Amino acid sequence: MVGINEVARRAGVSAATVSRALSGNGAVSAGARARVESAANDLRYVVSSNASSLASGRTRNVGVVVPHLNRWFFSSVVEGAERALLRNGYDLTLYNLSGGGDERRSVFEHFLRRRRVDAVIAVALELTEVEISGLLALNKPLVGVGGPLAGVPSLEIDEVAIARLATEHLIMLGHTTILHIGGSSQEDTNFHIGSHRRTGFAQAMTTAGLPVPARSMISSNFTVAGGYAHAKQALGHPHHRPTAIFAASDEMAIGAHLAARDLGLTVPQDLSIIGIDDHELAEFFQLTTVAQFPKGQGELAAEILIAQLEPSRREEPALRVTLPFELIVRSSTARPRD
Amino acid sequence: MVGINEVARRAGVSAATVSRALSGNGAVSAGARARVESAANDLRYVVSSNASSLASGRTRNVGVVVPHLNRWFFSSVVEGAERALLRNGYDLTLYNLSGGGDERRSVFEHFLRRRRVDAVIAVALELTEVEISGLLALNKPLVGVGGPLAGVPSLEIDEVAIARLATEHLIMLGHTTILHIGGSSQEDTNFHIGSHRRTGFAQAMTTAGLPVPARSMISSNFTVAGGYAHAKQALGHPHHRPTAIFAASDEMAIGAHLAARDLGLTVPQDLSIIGIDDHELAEFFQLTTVAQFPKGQGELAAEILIAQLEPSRREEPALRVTLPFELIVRSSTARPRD
DNA sequence: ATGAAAGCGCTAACAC
DNA sequence: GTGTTAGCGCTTTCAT
Repeated sequence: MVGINEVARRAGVSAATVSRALSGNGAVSAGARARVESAANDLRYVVSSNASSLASGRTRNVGVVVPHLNRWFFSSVVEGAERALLRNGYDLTLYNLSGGGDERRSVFEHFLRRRRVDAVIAVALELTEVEISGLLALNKPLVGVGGPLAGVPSLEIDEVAIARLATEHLIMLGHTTILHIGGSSQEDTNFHIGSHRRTGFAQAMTTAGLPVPARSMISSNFTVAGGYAHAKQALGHPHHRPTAIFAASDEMAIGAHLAARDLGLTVPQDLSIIGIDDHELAEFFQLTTVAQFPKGQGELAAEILIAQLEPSRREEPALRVTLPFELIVRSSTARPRD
Repeated sequence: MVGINEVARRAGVSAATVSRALSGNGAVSAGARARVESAANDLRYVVSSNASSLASGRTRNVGVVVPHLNRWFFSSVVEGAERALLRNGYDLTLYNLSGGGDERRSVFEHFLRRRRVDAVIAVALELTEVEISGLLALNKPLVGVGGPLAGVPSLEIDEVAIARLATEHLIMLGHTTILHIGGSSQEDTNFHIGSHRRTGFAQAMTTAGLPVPARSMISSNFTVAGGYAHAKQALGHPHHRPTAIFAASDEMAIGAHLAARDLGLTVPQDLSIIGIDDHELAEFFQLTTVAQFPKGQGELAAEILIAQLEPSRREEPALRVTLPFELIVRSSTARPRD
């Protein structure tokens, strides 16, 4: 297990110079630097992160906390964060809360407090005051993805605007009877995404002078099965059949798509469908959707933290960053029949 | 930032005793233990992982290397590993190689060598001799998931048997013209899963005395779109239309299902379909499949490593562990029409 | 059962 | 620009 002293000996310099040469902190002559680098290379020396962390107070490791891992959105955010971190020499330590129980408590009270990470990215998690202040007290920068965290830099998407945009697309095409399949209010813990999108839908409808009866907004659970069940229910009803469905996620939109087919309806001739996400399956189903870019969100979160952590940068991050979204028109939407 | 000395002072003992009481290593009187515990609790003291790692040589952190993250199989393995690790007080540091380029090299030569992890789980990665020996030289236990790694404990599934089982299910129902949509040989880097499954298919057919013409085995890419395209191609051909399709993954099976529908064929009346995985969407599509249990695979891998790392256990792991799989019969398979 | 003391492998003043 | 020195916060002998 080759250490810094062996490198120093081989390069004919002191350990301090090796440290300076390899870390880039402090001035080193070109000659010394070259000798250190080749010595380190020969010996396949890699700095011990523990020793370095202990001495410097920096771990070069970022904790990422997610509520789920095997959902497209979350794994994409993690993937983006991982890419950006790796590129900058940082490790990513993952905390997945999907197990429930006191996992969450132990993560925030134990795991994140043992100084293994320099900073924390919280994805779609509404942190409590205690959780936030606990982290900040340890001097750990924190950034939230997917909603505002009190007093913490957060990447947010304008959920209301996203839903308005989707709805306006349908209205522009001429639809007047539109069904919104959204998230449930019970599951609405995480930043009220469900209700925000419902609000956006209602806003767009009202602005266009269209009625928004209660039956035009139903609650589901963001899954294909949920979208299928609710769409079938609504499309099978003998009255008020919608000519378009706006689902709050692509997975629900796909479910609705399948339900329509099973009823013998053709998309988009008999029914237009729009979703949100630009899920990996959206293209296959030729789904019109409003893309959000989770991989980019993860990357951005990581970069904001890195900018804060690097001594050369030390940038104070903006408290709210607004994330981009974009309407992607494919073949699941069209003018209504008549 | 409360340290061990403050806890020691408050409990009226030495730092050494605090360390012993909290770690469980070494004898401590019941009284001292109680006082230490309450002091630590009051002060919300959590051991600094870096200092502890540096002094003890153990990090309580495991590296997990995956080739992708946003695919159902891999995120499930990671989720399982994470759960088992967290439960045992370990952190999980994630390395996702999906970026390509020299990511892989830097992970193996730099990131995994900086003593941040005690052990490594490699998921569906065929490691090179150099990568393996590099890790083992650092005294880092290694376990492979998803295929054999030379000289390393590995969790393997009998891919040939899995494919045979799926095929036999179709044969048992009376199918004789079966199409196998498998993985491509080009993408076959990772343990030849594609070819193993093709072999199992051919074995079962031959054993049953059925012909295996070249056209009955086609190569795709494990995606819904791939399954759709190939199934449509085969089902649309005027001759040799299969009465059943065995897809090497549920995602391809779902693609095949959609292709059949689009052609006006009814599943399972006109076409039986079986997949492999028990993907989260399998139930929705009522897909008959052979389940493998990726979450369990991740948990098992983590537990094998932990058994090796805990000084109280120090178990020498078996070199090959065979993973379970199970036929799950739903409604996408039935006897052929006549 | 407990404390004192010596490191673990590095970094960061501080001197020169 | 470089070396010397003093820690970083723990764990682990070694005494007692």
